[in-house]
Amino acid sequence: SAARRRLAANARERRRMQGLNTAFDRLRRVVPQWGQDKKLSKYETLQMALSYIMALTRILAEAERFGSERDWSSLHCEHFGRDHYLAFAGAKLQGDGEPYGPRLFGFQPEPFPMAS
DNA sequence: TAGGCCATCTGGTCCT
DNA sequence: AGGACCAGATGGCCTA
Repeated sequence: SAARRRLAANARERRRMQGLNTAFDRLRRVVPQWGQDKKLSKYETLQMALSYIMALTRILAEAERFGSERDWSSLHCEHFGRDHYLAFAGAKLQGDGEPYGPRLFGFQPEPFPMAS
């Protein structure tokens, strides 16, 4: 019947969205979360993934420029220091033993326009 | 209580 | 035809 097909379609859609959400969870686990007590929203997860990828891409580009260099830590200290990157808007800057913190992979919730 | 985030239902569109 | 994908509507839950 029609009602039966509707229910089946609802169940498929539910499963589809659940698959999407497990994908979001897997993404949350590999995206930086420093100083975030609660889990990132879907939108925040995507934005953080974007800035994370950008930052890593940037690091790769730097590494390529210094391709023949041997001492990685000197590169790290020289070029990825805290003040070379945008300040992290919302995060509390606790404990500063962390060289790669929010300042490096900063996601800024505000400046991104939702629509264009 | 308003706003943010979310899950679900639903009908439309496109693909197989 | 039937499934996948999508966006709009709706209601629940939580927090400032």
